[in-house]
Amino acid sequence: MSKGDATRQAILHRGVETAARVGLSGLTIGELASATGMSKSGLFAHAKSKESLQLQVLAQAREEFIDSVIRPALAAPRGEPRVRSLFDHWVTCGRTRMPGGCLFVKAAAEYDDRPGAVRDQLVRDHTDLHETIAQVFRTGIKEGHFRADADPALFASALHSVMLGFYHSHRLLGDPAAEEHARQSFETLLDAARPTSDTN
Amino acid sequence: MSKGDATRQAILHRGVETAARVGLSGLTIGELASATGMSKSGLFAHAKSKESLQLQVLAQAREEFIDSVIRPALAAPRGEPRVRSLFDHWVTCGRTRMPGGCLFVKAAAEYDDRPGAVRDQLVRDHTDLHETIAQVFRTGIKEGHFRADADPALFASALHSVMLGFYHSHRLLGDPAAEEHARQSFETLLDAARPTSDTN
DNA sequence: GACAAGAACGAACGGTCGTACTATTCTGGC
DNA sequence: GCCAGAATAGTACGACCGTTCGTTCTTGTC
Repeated sequence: MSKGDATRQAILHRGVETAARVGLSGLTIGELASATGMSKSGLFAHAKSKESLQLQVLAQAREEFIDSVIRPALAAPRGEPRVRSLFDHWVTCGRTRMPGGCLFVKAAAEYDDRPGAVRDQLVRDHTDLHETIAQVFRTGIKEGHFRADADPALFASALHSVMLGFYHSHRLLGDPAAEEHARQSFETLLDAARPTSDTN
Repeated sequence: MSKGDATRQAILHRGVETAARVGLSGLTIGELASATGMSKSGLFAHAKSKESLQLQVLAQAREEFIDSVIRPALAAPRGEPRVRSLFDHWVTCGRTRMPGGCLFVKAAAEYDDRPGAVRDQLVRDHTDLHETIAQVFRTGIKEGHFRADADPALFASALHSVMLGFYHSHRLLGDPAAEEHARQSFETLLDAARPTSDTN
Protein backbone atom coordinates (compact mmCIF):
# COMPACT_ATOMS: atom_id res chain seq x y z
CA MET A 1 0.00 0.00 0.00
CA SER A 2 3.00 2.25 0.48
CA LYS A 3 4.39 2.47 -3.03
CA GLY A 4 1.06 3.09 -4.65
CA ASP A 5 0.14 5.86 -2.23
CA ALA A 6 3.46 7.59 -2.82
CA THR A 7 3.05 7.77 -6.58
CA ARG A 8 -0.60 8.68 -6.16
CA GLN A 9 0.43 11.67 -4.08
CA ALA A 10 3.12 12.61 -6.58
CA ILE A 11 0.53 12.46 -9.35
CA LEU A 12 -1.90 14.69 -7.50
CA HIS A 13 0.78 17.17 -6.49
CA ARG A 14 1.90 17.50 -10.07
CA GLY A 15 -1.72 17.49 -11.19
CA VAL A 16 -2.56 20.53 -9.09
CA GLU A 17 0.49 22.30 -10.44
CA THR A 18 -0.38 21.51 -14.05
CA ALA A 19 -4.08 22.24 -13.71
CA ALA A 20 -3.23 25.64 -12.25
CA ARG A 21 -1.57 26.40 -15.57
CA VAL A 22 -3.84 24.84 -18.14
CA GLY A 23 -7.07 24.43 -16.20
CA LEU A 24 -8.87 21.35 -14.97
CA SER A 25 -10.30 20.50 -18.35
CA GLY A 26 -6.98 21.24 -20.02
CA LEU A 27 -5.39 18.71 -17.73
CA THR A 28 -4.50 15.69 -19.80
CA ILE A 29 -3.70 12.17 -18.72
CA GLY A 30 -0.91 11.77 -21.25
CA GLU A 31 0.79 15.02 -20.36
CA LEU A 32 0.45 14.39 -16.64
CA ALA A 33 1.89 10.94 -17.17
CA SER A 34 4.99 12.19 -18.92
CA ALA A 35 5.30 15.00 -16.37
CA THR A 36 5.46 12.46 -13.57
CA GLY A 37 7.68 10.18 -15.61
CA MET A 38 5.30 7.29 -15.92
CA SER A 39 3.26 5.67 -18.64
CA LYS A 40 -0.19 6.79 -19.60
CA SER A 41 -1.75 3.47 -18.68
CA GLY A 42 0.15 3.34 -15.42
CA LEU A 43 -1.22 6.71 -14.41
CA PHE A 44 -4.68 5.84 -15.65
CA ALA A 45 -4.70 2.84 -13.32
CA HIS A 46 -4.58 5.30 -10.44
CA ALA A 47 -6.94 7.85 -11.90
CA LYS A 48 -9.75 5.40 -12.81
CA SER A 49 -11.18 8.03 -15.18
CA LYS A 50 -10.61 11.58 -16.35
CA GLU A 51 -13.42 12.98 -14.26
CA SER A 52 -12.24 11.10 -11.21
CA LEU A 53 -8.76 12.50 -11.74
CA GLN A 54 -10.17 16.00 -11.91
CA LEU A 55 -12.09 15.46 -8.69
CA GLN A 56 -9.02 14.06 -6.96
CA VAL A 57 -6.89 16.98 -8.13
CA LEU A 58 -9.58 19.35 -6.92
CA ALA A 59 -9.64 17.65 -3.52
CA GLN A 60 -5.86 17.88 -3.31
CA ALA A 61 -5.98 21.59 -4.20
CA ARG A 62 -8.61 22.17 -1.54
CA GLU A 63 -6.45 20.53 1.08
CA GLU A 64 -3.40 22.51 0.02
CA PHE A 65 -5.43 25.71 0.21
CA ILE A 66 -6.73 24.85 3.66
CA ASP A 67 -3.23 23.99 4.84
CA SER A 68 -1.58 27.14 3.52
CA VAL A 69 -4.34 29.70 4.03
CA ILE A 70 -7.28 28.68 6.18
CA ARG A 71 -5.54 26.75 8.94
CA PRO A 72 -2.76 29.31 9.59
CA ALA A 73 -5.31 32.11 9.55
CA LEU A 74 -7.41 30.43 12.20
CA ALA A 75 -4.39 30.45 14.49
CA ALA A 76 -4.61 34.24 14.76
CA PRO A 77 -6.61 35.86 17.58
CA ARG A 78 -10.38 36.04 17.08
CA GLY A 79 -11.91 39.05 15.36
CA GLU A 80 -10.22 41.51 13.07
CA PRO A 81 -6.71 40.04 13.47
CA ARG A 82 -7.99 36.72 12.21
CA VAL A 83 -9.66 38.40 9.24
CA ARG A 84 -6.42 40.21 8.45
CA SER A 85 -4.45 37.02 8.81
CA LEU A 86 -6.79 35.25 6.42
CA PHE A 87 -6.33 38.01 3.89
CA ASP A 88 -2.55 38.05 4.29
CA HIS A 89 -2.16 34.33 3.86
CA TRP A 90 -4.47 34.40 0.87
CA VAL A 91 -2.51 37.16 -0.82
CA THR A 92 0.75 35.39 -0.12
CA CYS A 93 -0.69 32.25 -1.66
CA GLY A 94 -1.47 34.23 -4.80
CA ARG A 95 1.74 36.25 -4.90
CA THR A 96 3.98 33.22 -4.69
CA ARG A 97 1.89 31.66 -7.42
CA MET A 98 1.01 28.83 -5.15
CA PRO A 99 -1.21 26.71 -7.32
CA GLY A 100 -3.94 25.74 -4.87
CA GLY A 101 -5.82 28.99 -4.80
CA CYS A 102 -5.20 29.82 -8.39
CA LEU A 103 -6.59 26.50 -9.51
CA PHE A 104 -9.89 27.31 -7.87
CA VAL A 105 -10.15 30.65 -9.63
CA LYS A 106 -9.42 29.02 -12.94
CA ALA A 107 -11.69 26.06 -12.40
CA ALA A 108 -14.54 28.28 -11.25
CA ALA A 109 -14.39 30.23 -14.50
CA GLU A 110 -14.04 27.06 -16.53
CA TYR A 111 -16.98 25.21 -15.08
CA ASP A 112 -19.50 27.92 -14.32
CA ASP A 113 -21.52 26.76 -17.29
CA ARG A 114 -20.64 23.08 -17.58
CA PRO A 115 -22.84 20.79 -15.49
CA GLY A 116 -21.34 17.70 -13.95
CA ALA A 117 -19.62 16.31 -10.90
CA VAL A 118 -16.66 18.72 -11.15
CA ARG A 119 -18.92 21.75 -11.16
CA ASP A 120 -20.97 20.38 -8.27
CA GLN A 121 -17.83 19.91 -6.20
CA LEU A 122 -16.62 23.39 -7.10
CA VAL A 123 -19.91 24.87 -5.94
CA ARG A 124 -19.60 23.01 -2.65
CA ASP A 125 -16.03 24.20 -2.15
CA HIS A 126 -16.86 27.81 -2.91
CA THR A 127 -19.89 27.72 -0.67
CA ASP A 128 -17.77 26.30 2.13
CA LEU A 129 -15.16 28.99 1.62
CA HIS A 130 -17.78 31.73 1.75
CA GLU A 131 -19.21 30.21 4.88
CA THR A 132 -15.77 30.07 6.48
CA ILE A 133 -15.09 33.72 5.69
CA ALA A 134 -18.49 34.72 7.00
CA GLN A 135 -17.86 32.76 10.19
CA VAL A 136 -14.49 34.40 10.76
CA PHE A 137 -16.12 37.76 10.21
CA ARG A 138 -18.91 36.89 12.62
CA THR A 139 -16.45 36.38 15.45
CA GLY A 140 -15.23 39.87 14.64
CA ILE A 141 -18.75 41.15 15.25
CA LYS A 142 -18.94 39.28 18.54
CA GLU A 143 -15.60 40.75 19.56
CA GLY A 144 -16.95 44.21 18.83
CA HIS A 145 -14.46 44.84 16.04
CA PHE A 146 -17.20 45.14 13.47
CA ARG A 147 -20.68 46.63 13.50
CA ALA A 148 -23.44 44.40 14.82
CA ASP A 149 -25.56 45.04 11.74
CA ALA A 150 -22.77 44.24 9.29
CA ASP A 151 -23.63 41.47 6.83
CA PRO A 152 -21.17 38.53 7.04
CA ALA A 153 -22.33 37.11 3.71
CA LEU A 154 -21.76 40.47 2.05
CA PHE A 155 -18.30 40.70 3.57
CA ALA A 156 -17.43 37.20 2.39
CA SER A 157 -18.58 38.07 -1.09
CA ALA A 158 -16.65 41.33 -1.09
CA LEU A 159 -13.44 39.76 0.20
CA HIS A 160 -13.69 37.05 -2.42
CA SER A 161 -14.14 39.74 -5.06
CA VAL A 162 -11.01 41.55 -3.91
CA MET A 163 -9.05 38.33 -4.15
CA LEU A 164 -10.39 37.59 -7.61
CA GLY A 165 -9.36 41.05 -8.74
CA PHE A 166 -5.94 40.58 -7.21
CA TYR A 167 -5.37 37.27 -8.94
CA HIS A 168 -6.38 38.69 -12.29
CA SER A 169 -4.32 41.85 -12.01
CA HIS A 170 -1.34 39.97 -10.68
CA ARG A 171 -1.35 36.96 -12.95
CA LEU A 172 -2.84 38.19 -16.21
CA LEU A 173 -1.75 41.80 -16.27
CA GLY A 174 1.33 41.41 -14.13
CA ASP A 175 0.35 44.70 -12.55
CA PRO A 176 2.94 45.58 -9.87
CA ALA A 177 0.26 47.63 -8.08
CA ALA A 178 -2.03 44.62 -7.82
CA GLU A 179 -1.21 43.80 -4.23
CA GLU A 180 -1.31 47.41 -3.13
CA HIS A 181 -4.73 47.83 -4.73
CA ALA A 182 -5.96 44.68 -3.07
CA ARG A 183 -4.69 45.85 0.32
CA GLN A 184 -6.37 49.24 -0.07
CA SER A 185 -9.63 47.64 -1.14
CA PHE A 186 -9.38 45.35 1.85
CA GLU A 187 -8.86 48.30 4.18
CA THR A 188 -11.88 50.02 2.64
CA LEU A 189 -13.86 46.89 3.36
CA LEU A 190 -12.78 46.87 6.99
CA ASP A 191 -13.42 50.58 7.38
CA ALA A 192 -16.93 50.13 6.07
CA ALA A 193 -17.54 47.35 8.59
CA ARG A 194 -16.09 49.07 11.64
CA PRO A 195 -18.41 50.47 14.30
CA THR A 196 -16.49 53.78 14.49
CA SER A 197 -17.93 54.70 11.13
CA ASP A 198 -20.16 57.75 11.46
CA THR A 199 -22.47 56.85 8.58
CA ASN A 200 -25.10 55.39 10.83
CA MET B 1 -18.15 39.97 -50.72
CA SER B 2 -21.61 39.99 -49.21
CA LYS B 3 -22.27 36.31 -48.72
CA GLY B 4 -18.91 35.60 -47.19
CA ASP B 5 -19.13 38.43 -44.74
CA ALA B 6 -22.57 37.30 -43.65
CA THR B 7 -21.45 33.79 -42.77
CA ARG B 8 -18.29 35.16 -41.24
CA GLN B 9 -20.37 37.26 -38.90
CA ALA B 10 -22.63 34.32 -38.12
CA ILE B 11 -19.58 32.25 -37.28
CA LEU B 12 -18.17 34.87 -34.95
CA HIS B 13 -21.51 35.48 -33.27
CA ARG B 14 -21.90 31.80 -32.57
CA GLY B 15 -18.25 31.60 -31.66
CA VAL B 16 -18.60 34.18 -28.91
CA GLU B 17 -21.63 32.34 -27.61
CA THR B 18 -19.86 28.99 -27.58
CA ALA B 19 -16.59 30.29 -26.18
CA ALA B 20 -18.51 31.89 -23.33
CA ARG B 21 -19.59 28.38 -22.36
CA VAL B 22 -16.50 26.27 -22.97
CA GLY B 23 -13.76 28.89 -23.03
CA LEU B 24 -11.57 30.15 -25.83
CA SER B 25 -9.30 27.14 -25.77
CA GLY B 26 -12.27 24.80 -25.46
CA LEU B 27 -13.69 26.33 -28.62
CA THR B 28 -13.35 23.76 -31.37
CA ILE B 29 -13.50 24.19 -35.12
CA GLY B 30 -15.51 21.04 -35.66
CA GLU B 31 -18.08 21.86 -33.03
CA LEU B 32 -18.41 25.44 -34.18
CA ALA B 33 -18.84 24.18 -37.74
CA SER B 34 -21.71 21.88 -36.88
CA ALA B 35 -23.22 24.57 -34.64
CA THR B 36 -23.35 26.94 -37.60
CA GLY B 37 -24.49 24.18 -39.93
CA MET B 38 -21.48 24.11 -42.18
CA SER B 39 -18.59 21.80 -42.85
CA LYS B 40 -15.38 21.85 -40.89
CA SER B 41 -13.31 22.74 -43.92
CA GLY B 42 -15.78 25.41 -44.98
CA LEU B 43 -15.50 27.10 -41.64
CA PHE B 44 -11.75 26.64 -41.55
CA ALA B 45 -11.48 28.56 -44.80
CA HIS B 46 -12.78 31.59 -42.92
CA ALA B 47 -10.83 31.01 -39.75
CA LYS B 48 -7.41 30.52 -41.38
CA SER B 49 -6.18 28.93 -38.15
CA LYS B 50 -7.31 28.09 -34.65
CA GLU B 51 -5.42 30.97 -33.08
CA SER B 52 -6.74 33.38 -35.66
CA LEU B 53 -10.26 32.18 -34.92
CA GLN B 54 -9.71 32.78 -31.22
CA LEU B 55 -8.44 36.29 -31.89
CA GLN B 56 -11.38 37.03 -34.18
CA VAL B 57 -13.85 35.74 -31.60
CA LEU B 58 -12.11 37.84 -28.97
CA ALA B 59 -12.35 40.92 -31.16
CA GLN B 60 -16.03 40.23 -31.75
CA ALA B 61 -16.61 39.84 -28.01
CA ARG B 62 -14.82 43.10 -27.36
CA GLU B 63 -17.01 44.90 -29.83
CA GLU B 64 -20.17 43.39 -28.37
CA PHE B 65 -19.04 44.43 -24.91
CA ILE B 66 -18.32 47.97 -26.05
CA ASP B 67 -21.66 48.17 -27.81
CA SER B 68 -23.71 46.87 -24.90
CA VAL B 69 -21.80 48.32 -21.94
CA ILE B 70 -19.23 50.99 -22.68
CA ARG B 71 -20.99 52.99 -25.38
CA PRO B 72 -24.37 53.25 -23.60
CA ALA B 73 -22.61 54.16 -20.36
CA LEU B 74 -20.76 57.03 -22.00
CA ALA B 75 -24.10 58.51 -22.99
CA ALA B 76 -24.86 59.27 -19.34
CA PRO B 77 -23.93 62.68 -17.84
CA ARG B 78 -20.32 63.08 -16.81
CA GLY B 79 -19.22 62.17 -13.31
CA GLU B 80 -20.94 59.84 -10.88
CA PRO B 81 -24.00 59.22 -13.10
CA ARG B 82 -21.71 57.92 -15.81
CA VAL B 83 -19.93 55.65 -13.35
CA ARG B 84 -23.27 54.33 -12.14
CA SER B 85 -24.46 53.82 -15.69
CA LEU B 86 -21.33 51.87 -16.48
CA PHE B 87 -21.90 49.63 -13.50
CA ASP B 88 -25.59 49.13 -14.31
CA HIS B 89 -24.97 48.18 -17.91
CA TRP B 90 -22.18 45.86 -16.86
CA VAL B 91 -24.35 44.09 -14.30
CA THR B 92 -27.16 43.78 -16.81
CA CYS B 93 -24.72 42.26 -19.28
CA GLY B 94 -23.81 39.66 -16.68
CA ARG B 95 -27.32 39.04 -15.38
CA THR B 96 -28.76 38.34 -18.81
CA ARG B 97 -25.81 36.05 -19.43
CA MET B 98 -24.77 38.11 -22.36
CA PRO B 99 -21.70 36.32 -23.55
CA GLY B 100 -19.40 39.22 -24.31
CA GLY B 101 -18.42 40.11 -20.79
CA CYS B 102 -18.46 36.57 -19.53
CA LEU B 103 -16.11 35.45 -22.27
CA PHE B 104 -13.52 37.93 -21.07
CA VAL B 105 -13.70 36.69 -17.51
CA LYS B 106 -13.32 33.13 -18.67
CA ALA B 107 -10.55 33.84 -21.14
CA ALA B 108 -8.64 35.90 -18.61
CA ALA B 109 -8.58 32.96 -16.22
CA GLU B 110 -7.72 30.56 -19.02
CA TYR B 111 -4.79 32.45 -20.42
CA ASP B 112 -3.21 34.10 -17.40
CA ASP B 113 -0.39 31.58 -17.60
CA ARG B 114 -0.29 30.66 -21.29
CA PRO B 115 1.89 32.95 -23.38
CA GLY B 116 0.88 33.70 -26.94
CA ALA B 117 -1.05 36.07 -29.14
CA VAL B 118 -4.35 35.39 -27.39
CA ARG B 119 -2.93 36.28 -24.01
CA ASP B 120 -1.28 39.40 -25.39
CA GLN B 121 -4.57 40.59 -26.85
CA LEU B 122 -6.35 39.83 -23.59
CA VAL B 123 -3.84 41.91 -21.67
CA ARG B 124 -4.37 44.80 -24.10
CA ASP B 125 -8.15 44.56 -23.78
CA HIS B 126 -8.05 44.43 -20.00
CA THR B 127 -5.62 47.32 -19.82
CA ASP B 128 -7.88 49.33 -22.11
CA LEU B 129 -10.89 48.51 -19.97
CA HIS B 130 -9.09 49.59 -16.80
CA GLU B 131 -8.01 52.79 -18.50
CA THR B 132 -11.59 53.47 -19.62
CA ILE B 133 -12.93 52.98 -16.12
CA ALA B 134 -10.22 55.19 -14.68
CA GLN B 135 -11.00 57.87 -17.24
CA VAL B 136 -14.71 57.80 -16.46
CA PHE B 137 -13.85 58.05 -12.78
CA ARG B 138 -11.50 60.95 -13.45
CA THR B 139 -14.29 63.02 -14.95
CA GLY B 140 -16.11 62.37 -11.69
CA ILE B 141 -13.21 63.94 -9.83
CA LYS B 142 -13.26 66.95 -12.16
CA GLU B 143 -16.99 67.30 -11.61
CA GLY B 144 -16.41 67.34 -7.88
CA HIS B 145 -18.34 64.14 -7.30
CA PHE B 146 -15.26 62.34 -6.01
CA ARG B 147 -12.35 63.38 -3.85
CA ALA B 148 -9.45 65.05 -5.66
CA ASP B 149 -6.96 62.67 -4.06
CA ALA B 150 -8.93 59.55 -5.01
CA ASP B 151 -6.94 57.05 -7.08
CA PRO B 152 -8.60 56.31 -10.45
CA ALA B 153 -6.48 53.21 -11.01
CA LEU B 154 -7.48 51.86 -7.63
CA PHE B 155 -11.13 52.54 -8.37
CA ALA B 156 -10.87 50.77 -11.72
CA SER B 157 -9.26 47.80 -10.06
CA ALA B 158 -11.88 47.72 -7.32
CA LEU B 159 -14.81 48.01 -9.71
CA HIS B 160 -13.39 45.23 -11.82
CA SER B 161 -13.06 43.10 -8.70
CA VAL B 162 -16.70 43.68 -7.80
CA MET B 163 -17.73 42.59 -11.27
CA LEU B 164 -15.57 39.49 -11.12
CA GLY B 165 -17.14 38.55 -7.81
CA PHE B 166 -20.59 39.16 -9.23
CA TYR B 167 -19.97 36.96 -12.24
CA HIS B 168 -18.66 34.14 -10.08
CA SER B 169 -21.44 34.29 -7.53
CA HIS B 170 -24.08 34.63 -10.18
CA ARG B 171 -22.88 32.09 -12.70
CA LEU B 172 -21.10 29.45 -10.65
CA LEU B 173 -22.97 29.55 -7.37
CA GLY B 174 -26.26 30.84 -8.78
CA ASP B 175 -26.44 32.98 -5.65
CA PRO B 176 -29.65 35.05 -5.81
CA ALA B 177 -27.99 37.65 -3.56
CA ALA B 178 -25.13 38.10 -6.03
CA GLU B 179 -26.47 41.27 -7.62
CA GLU B 180 -27.48 42.78 -4.30
CA HIS B 181 -23.99 42.11 -2.91
CA ALA B 182 -22.40 43.64 -5.98
CA ARG B 183 -24.60 46.73 -5.67
CA GLN B 184 -23.74 47.17 -2.02
CA SER B 185 -20.04 46.73 -2.70
CA PHE B 186 -20.34 49.29 -5.45
CA GLU B 187 -22.02 51.76 -3.11
CA THR B 188 -19.26 51.19 -0.57
CA LEU B 189 -16.77 52.00 -3.30
CA LEU B 190 -18.56 55.23 -4.17
CA ASP B 191 -18.91 56.21 -0.51
CA ALA B 192 -15.19 55.75 0.00
CA ALA B 193 -14.47 57.98 -3.00
CA ARG B 194 -16.90 60.78 -2.14
CA PRO B 195 -15.57 64.06 -0.77
CA THR B 196 -18.23 64.19 1.97
CA SER B 197 -16.40 61.40 3.73
CA ASP B 198 -15.11 62.58 7.11
CA THR B 199 -12.14 60.24 7.21
CA ASN B 200 -9.70 62.89 6.10
C1' DG C 1 10.89 -20.73 -2.89
C1' DA C 2 5.90 -20.57 -4.46
C1' DC C 3 2.39 -17.50 -5.05
C1' DA C 4 -1.26 -14.06 -4.91
C1' DA C 5 -1.77 -9.10 -5.15
C1' DG C 6 -0.58 -4.78 -6.48
C1' DA C 7 1.97 -1.46 -9.58
C1' DA C 8 3.55 -0.06 -13.87
C1' DC C 9 4.10 -0.83 -18.80
C1' DG C 10 3.27 -1.23 -24.04
C1' DA C 11 0.27 -1.56 -27.65
C1' DA C 12 -3.92 -0.77 -29.52
C1' DC C 13 -8.85 1.00 -29.98
C1' DG C 14 -12.21 4.51 -31.77
C1' DG C 15 -12.71 9.25 -31.80
C1' DT C 16 -11.65 14.13 -32.37
C1' DC C 17 -8.32 17.63 -32.82
C1' DG C 18 -6.15 21.24 -36.26
C1' DT C 19 -4.73 21.51 -40.83
C1' DA C 20 -3.79 20.69 -45.72
C1' DC C 21 -5.11 19.68 -50.28
C1' DT C 22 -8.70 18.96 -53.96
C1' DA C 23 -13.19 19.24 -55.74
C1' DT C 24 -17.66 21.20 -56.24
C1' DT C 25 -21.23 24.67 -55.97
C1' DC C 26 -22.65 29.27 -55.87
C1' DT C 27 -22.63 34.26 -57.21
C1' DG C 28 -22.14 38.58 -59.53
C1' DG C 29 -20.46 41.43 -63.44
C1' DC C 30 -20.37 41.32 -68.44
C1' DG D 1 -25.79 32.82 -70.46
C1' DC D 2 -20.99 32.75 -69.36
C1' DC D 3 -17.37 32.55 -66.62
C1' DA D 4 -13.79 34.17 -63.12
C1' DG D 5 -13.49 33.91 -58.55
C1' DA D 6 -15.38 33.42 -54.09
C1' DA D 7 -17.63 30.20 -50.96
C1' DT D 8 -18.29 25.78 -49.38
C1' DA D 9 -17.84 20.70 -49.25
C1' DG D 10 -15.07 16.40 -49.28
C1' DT D 11 -11.34 13.70 -48.00
C1' DA D 12 -7.21 12.61 -45.90
C1' DC D 13 -3.42 13.09 -42.59
C1' DG D 14 -0.75 12.87 -38.34
C1' DA D 15 -1.20 13.80 -33.54
C1' DC D 16 -3.31 13.29 -29.34
C1' DC D 17 -7.48 12.31 -26.60
C1' DG D 18 -9.57 8.85 -22.90
C1' DT D 19 -9.88 4.09 -22.35
C1' DT D 20 -9.07 -1.05 -22.47
C1' DC D 21 -6.41 -5.17 -22.27
C1' DG D 22 -2.81 -8.33 -21.61
C1' DT D 23 1.76 -8.56 -19.86
C1' DT D 24 5.62 -7.81 -16.91
C1' DC D 25 7.83 -6.47 -12.76
C1' DT D 26 7.82 -5.73 -7.76
C1' DT D 27 6.51 -6.98 -3.13
C1' DG D 28 4.93 -9.10 0.96
C1' DT D 29 3.06 -13.79 2.98
C1' DC D 30 2.98 -18.38 3.93
